[in-house]
Amino acid sequence: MTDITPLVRTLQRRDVLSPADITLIQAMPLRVVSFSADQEIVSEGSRPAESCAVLYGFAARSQYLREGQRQITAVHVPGDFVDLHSYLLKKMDHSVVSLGSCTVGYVPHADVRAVTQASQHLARMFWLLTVIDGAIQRAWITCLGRRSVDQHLAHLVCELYVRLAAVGVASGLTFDFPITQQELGDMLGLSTVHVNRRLQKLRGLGLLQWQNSKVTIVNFERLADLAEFDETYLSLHMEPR
Amino acid sequence: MTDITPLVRTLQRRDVLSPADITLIQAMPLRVVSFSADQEIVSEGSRPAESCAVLYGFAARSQYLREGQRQITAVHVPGDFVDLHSYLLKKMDHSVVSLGSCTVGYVPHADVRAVTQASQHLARMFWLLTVIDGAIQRAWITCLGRRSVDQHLAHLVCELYVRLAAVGVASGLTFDFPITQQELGDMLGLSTVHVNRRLQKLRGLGLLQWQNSKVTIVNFERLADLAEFDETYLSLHMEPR
DNA sequence: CGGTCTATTGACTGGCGTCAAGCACCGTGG
DNA sequence: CCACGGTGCTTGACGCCAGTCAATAGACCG
Repeated sequence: MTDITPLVRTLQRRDVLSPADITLIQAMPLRVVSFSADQEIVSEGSRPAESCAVLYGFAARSQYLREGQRQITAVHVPGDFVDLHSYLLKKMDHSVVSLGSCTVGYVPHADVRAVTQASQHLARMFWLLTVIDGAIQRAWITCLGRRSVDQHLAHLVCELYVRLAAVGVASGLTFDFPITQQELGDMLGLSTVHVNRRLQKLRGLGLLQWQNSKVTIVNFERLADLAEFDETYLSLHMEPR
Repeated sequence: MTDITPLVRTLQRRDVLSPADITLIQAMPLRVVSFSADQEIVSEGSRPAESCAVLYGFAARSQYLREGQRQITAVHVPGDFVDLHSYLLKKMDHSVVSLGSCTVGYVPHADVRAVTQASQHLARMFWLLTVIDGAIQRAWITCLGRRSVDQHLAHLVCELYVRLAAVGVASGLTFDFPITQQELGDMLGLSTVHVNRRLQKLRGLGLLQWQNSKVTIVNFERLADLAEFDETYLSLHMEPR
C-alpha cells in the first residue's frame, strides 16, 4: 500500500466525501517511507515540517522517562493520520515509532494547510481525526486507571479488532499484530513477565488466541463483555460533520 | 467571571489574535450557567447542540464502569473550551462534571461553526485547543502507566499550577483546588485510602502543602524534578499557527 | 446535638514487579 | 551440518506496593 487510499477510507467511514474532496486528498504530495520494526518515524522534541499517515502496518506514539522506562500512548493502524498534531503543535511531545514493519506517507504541512483552506469540510474532517484520537486516549486512561489488567488487555484487543476491521485489515476475527510482549507491556503499563501471565490467563479462559503475531478473538461478545467495550468512542458511523 | 475573556486569554497565550478575531469570539452567544460541586455539565451518551467553556472554577471529564468505578480523564481550568469535542464527535463518550463550584458558558455549535468559517485562523486555534487536550491526555497516560504514585501526584500538581498560572488563577505558588481525596483517587486511578497516605508522604517530604482545598508548592524545582515534569506539552508559547 | 461527609489510621490480603533461570526459535558462521 | 549467540517467551521464588475492610476522628450543618 503506497498511496493515500487508506486515509480516504478512514474518512469515508465517518462522513460522505465529495469527489472534489477526494481529489484534493489524493493530490497531496506523499513521501512514502518504509520502516522495519522499532524504528523512529518522528522524533520527540523535533519540529517536523510534515505530518505522516500510516499506509501499512502499525505505528505507536511513545514517551520515555529518565530511567529508560517507556509508555506507548497510542497505536495507529492503516489510514490513521498519526501526526496531524505536529501541524499545530509545532514541537513533538512524543515520538512516533514503528511496531513491526510499517509504511508511512509524509505530507508537508503546507499541503495540509492548502487542503484545509480549499475545503472547509476536509478541515473539519482532519480536525475530527485528531478529536477521535483524543477519545481513544480517554478510553486508554480509563483502562489504565480503573480496569483490571484482564479487562484492559481485552479492551485493547477489542479496540484494535474493530479499528482494523473498519479499514478492512482483519480477516474474520483474526488480525496481525506484530509486537513483542515487552511492547505490549509498554502499552498496558506492565512488566513483561506479568503480560505473559495475563495473556496465558485469557488464552486459558478461551477468549482469544495470540500466537506468532496473530491475534484471534474466539468469542467477541464475551471478550467485549469482560472488557466493558463499547465502540461508540471510535465514532465509526456516518454523520454529517 | 461571566464572559468569554478567559478563553480569549487562553488563545492569546498561544498566538496573536487579530482584533477582528477577538471580536468574533466575544460576539459568540454565551449561555452562562453556574454549578455547585459534583454536578453534571454535559452527560455521557447525549448529543449536545452546544459546546461549553469553563469560565470559573474546575470541570472534569469522567467515565464510569459497571461496578460504579469512575475515572477522571481530564481536568479543565478557566479558559478551557472543554467540550469543543462534541461539535465534531456528535455523541458524548464521557460526562463533563463540576469539581467544586464552577461556571461554564455554553456556545451553540452553529456559532462555533460560524466563527470557524469566518476566520481560518480561529478555526486552527480551536483545533489547536483540542490537540493540546490530546497532549495532556498523553501525559496522563504516561503518568498512569509508568510513573510511580508519588511522581504522578507531583506531576498533576505541577501541571495544574502551570496551567492555572498561565490564565492568571494562581497567587504565588498557591492555588485553590476544591476536590475531595476520592476525586483525586479517580484522577490517579487509586483508592481513597492510598491517596491519603501518599499525600502525607509528599507533605512530609516538604514538597507541597494541601489543606482546605488550597495547594501550595513549597519548592517547584524539586517537585518538577521528582515528577520529571516538562511543560513543553502544554504548548504555552507564542507561535504562528 | 445527632447526622453526614471527609480525612485518617491500622491490619490484612493479593496483585504485580524484580530477579533469575530455562526454553524455543532463528540466522550466522565455522 | 552443527555450534553459537541473540531475541523473545515462559516459569518460579520472593518482596513490596496498593486495595479492602473497618474503625475513629474531625468538620460542617440542619
